Amino acid sequence: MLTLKQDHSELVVLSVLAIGPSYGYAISKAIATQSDGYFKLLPSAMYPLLTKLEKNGLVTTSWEEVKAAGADPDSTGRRRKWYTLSPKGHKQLARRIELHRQTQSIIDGFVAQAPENQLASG
Amino acid sequence: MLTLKQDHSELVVLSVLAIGPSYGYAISKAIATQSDGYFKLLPSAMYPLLTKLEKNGLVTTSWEEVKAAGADPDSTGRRRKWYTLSPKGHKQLARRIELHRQTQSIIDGFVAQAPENQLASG
DNA sequence: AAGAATATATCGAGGTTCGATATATCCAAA
DNA sequence: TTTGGATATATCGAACCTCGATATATTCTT
Repeated sequence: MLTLKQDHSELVVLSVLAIGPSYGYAISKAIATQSDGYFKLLPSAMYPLLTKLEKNGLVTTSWEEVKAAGADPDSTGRRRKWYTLSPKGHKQLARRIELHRQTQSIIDGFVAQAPENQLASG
Repeated sequence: MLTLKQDHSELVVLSVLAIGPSYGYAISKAIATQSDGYFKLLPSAMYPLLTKLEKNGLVTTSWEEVKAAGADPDSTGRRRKWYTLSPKGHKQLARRIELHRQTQSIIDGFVAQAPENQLASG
């Protein structure tokens, strides 16, 4: 179970939101599920990140009151904060994907020359 | 000019040291040169990192006194701290390369499904 | 003689992540 | 019906990381 660091967190969260709007808990579950439990994004890292995305205008948010079928009509119900990728967010994601590719390619160059690299010829 | 974050810094520095012993300034130059100026590892990030590698037993160190040809025989000369990858460091590098590959593969999975992904079919 | 390059290192400020904790609702099983 | 697990958002202090600036000193080039 690997913890995602900021750069990767942002890339992955933006990628998840690119499919469609979602909310914190669902994003966190999506990351755990789609990575077969390999990645986790803890609430203590996720919420500050989502807040930052909102502050930077990469996502817009709205609250949903999820009331159960037989719930007390006066109860507040469960609150869900939806995050929607903004046009700025879409552009940012495209930029980050490109950056990610370049970064990968160069890091792979360093790794490739290491004798520890199982895929290296020497 | 991208700044390397801790995980990547460690992977890249270990990869550089896997070729052979080196010292701080040379490592920093190697990273800048081999990445065509794309990556930088600032002294303020590099020296704490190298110290940590030493503390964790991944590298061993030794000082070299580099005296110039016509230098004052009593001068201390320029000091160079050499870093050599230890057996533990070699194992750690192999583990990190494997981890890096897995991480890449999963992140690519998330990125691949984003409509922003230029390489995606949709 | 001046300045660029070589070389190592620390400092405080600011940012990030962790584990723990807090709060509250909903659902399923005993 | 009550207990517990899952759903759901959020903050706190401690620990850690990185930045830009700064410090110090040597060596090479012009």
